Amino acid sequence: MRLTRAGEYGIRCVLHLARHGKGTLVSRKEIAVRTDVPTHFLAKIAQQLSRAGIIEILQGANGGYRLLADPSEITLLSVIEAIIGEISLNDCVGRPESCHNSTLCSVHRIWNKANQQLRATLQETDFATLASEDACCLTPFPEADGHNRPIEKK
Amino acid sequence: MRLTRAGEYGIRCVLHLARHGKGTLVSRKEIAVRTDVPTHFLAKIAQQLSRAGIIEILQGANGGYRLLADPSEITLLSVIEAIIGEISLNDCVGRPESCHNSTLCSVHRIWNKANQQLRATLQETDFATLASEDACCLTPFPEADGHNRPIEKK
DNA sequence: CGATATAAGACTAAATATATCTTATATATC
DNA sequence: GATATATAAGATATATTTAGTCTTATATCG
Repeated sequence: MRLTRAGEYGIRCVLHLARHGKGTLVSRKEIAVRTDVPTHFLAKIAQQLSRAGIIEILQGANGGYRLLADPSEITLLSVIEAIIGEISLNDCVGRPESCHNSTLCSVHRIWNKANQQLRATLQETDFATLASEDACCLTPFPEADGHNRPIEKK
Repeated sequence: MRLTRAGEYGIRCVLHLARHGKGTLVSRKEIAVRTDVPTHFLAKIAQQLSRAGIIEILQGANGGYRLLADPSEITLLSVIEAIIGEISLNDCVGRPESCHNSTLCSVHRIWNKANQQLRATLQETDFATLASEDACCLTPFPEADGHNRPIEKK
């Protein structure tokens, strides 16, 4: 009952892009290094984010990824569900046909409620807010030591 | 990000016991058949429920399981966490040391909030309430066909 | 004591998650 | 157009977790 690593990595990726803002191209390699995600794994995750319309992928020399929307428009929920599919805390939430009678089921109702709450909380959160604060899963904001500084926008 | 089968089975087990009320002894076999849980798997789950103080296990001939508390005192959260451990929706929630600085992390804060909400919702729900209504994961309440009837209290 | 029922843990199988590797394709630059 | 660089896409491999089964031991009733 825990977010997968792929989901976690997806958040980190978008968070890093969000710091650069909408439209700024960042290479896969830079993102991978900064967010501590294996390069090839990041590629797969990026493909999912791309299919979901969250980022755009540019191939070729000087290629990379960039956000298609303003960070304030991108919710935590959309990023997570782009990676792991729609959240369902219990099997019967996602596949009501797995029960004989889920509409009447007292347990099912609780799971539905909890699921809705969770999705609502994740939807309330946007990446502009997240990016404006520090995050433990990324290298810190630009600072004294220099080589930790994000690449400048062009 | 989904409840495991063991967790689901634990709920079914307690739900079935709750229908019989606190203290009523029900054989493992009956529970297994009624809740559609493999007998030996149920045994393992019962041990966890027992360690958590939710049920009592009686060995020997005419053995079985019984609730130690009134169903109204047993929450959905306690049963689930007896089986799968404390819920943590993201790794950093359960193991803050997995991040360099989780107290300052914006993402971490959201997961904490979501986690608390989820646990609160599950804690609000007790098994008296759940048992008073139909549940899709169990054979129905006693009814016309006869052989689906719960065993009488002794 | 014998029959019955669960305990406890070893063991197996299946599913899922995680990571990597390889070949193909796209783009910038010369 | 040729070359270098970067990502795409999917196959493959590994590890972890989940799910289920089996065996031997133990407890209780009658």
